[in-house]
Amino acid sequence: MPELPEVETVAQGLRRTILRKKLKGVEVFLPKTVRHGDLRDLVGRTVRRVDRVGKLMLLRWSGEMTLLWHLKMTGQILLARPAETLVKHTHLRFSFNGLDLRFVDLRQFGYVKLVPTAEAEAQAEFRALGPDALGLDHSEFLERIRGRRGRIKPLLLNQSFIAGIGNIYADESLFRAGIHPLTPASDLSHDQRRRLFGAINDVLTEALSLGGSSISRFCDVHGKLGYFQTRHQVYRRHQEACPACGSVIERFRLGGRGTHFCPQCQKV
DNA sequence: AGTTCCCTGAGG
DNA sequence: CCTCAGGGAACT
Repeated sequence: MPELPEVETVAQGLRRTILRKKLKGVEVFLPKTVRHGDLRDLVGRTVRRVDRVGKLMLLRWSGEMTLLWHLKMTGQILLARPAETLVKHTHLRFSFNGLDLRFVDLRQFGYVKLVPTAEAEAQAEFRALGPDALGLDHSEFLERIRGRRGRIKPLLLNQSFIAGIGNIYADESLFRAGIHPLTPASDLSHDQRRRLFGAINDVLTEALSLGGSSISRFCDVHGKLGYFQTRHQVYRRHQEACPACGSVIERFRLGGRGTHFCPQCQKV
């Protein structure tokens, strides 16, 4: 978290507000947040485009510079009036005319990298990404899952398989598809693969339309909360009744992640 | 394939 | 005090 719908929500907010604006100044309060490049090189440039691949955001600046931006767990990109006091955990401040863009990240896992646009796709975090989960082609999904040996949930979380799915949407998609998280990918029937593809698409699309899931303080660039957490059917609903069959939702750890499922609706 | 690490705050 | 939250890299 933020996962694909949340990052896209932020990207949409940025597209509506900072395109064509010229950067007047930058302040770095937590230097380790800048993993590569010198943000002062951006002063005087304008934001030309905001792209997103998986959970990675890309700000394209004039002069062919790209800012790779990963929010990781608790990163927030917030617009603010310049006079507003800096909230705790503000690590970066981009100053535009009459408008600030601020990076706030409680756990300090998020980061930016500034590189020439020509080198952006050669960066490790970009190279390691599979096709974006939103708008993924059905035949490409089937092709990519063919021959995979591991269990299905860790595979969904693997960004080089498909980019953008995190813990919430993995659990929600598997529930909707009626698939147990431990099922070996190679054991999935054709029908299960088809249902899983549909479930991923539906979950991500619905989540995006509701502004994402506001878990761990996620909000858009205006500080507005998303609503999809109210639609979660299994994620963090362990010991509650399954919305489909009434069984008790269970939770266990898988690959270090909390994993939620209905033992009745999702059999191995 | 599983574990550790980064990091802070919430909750017990 | 302790455990837990988890994206993703690094490690075993």
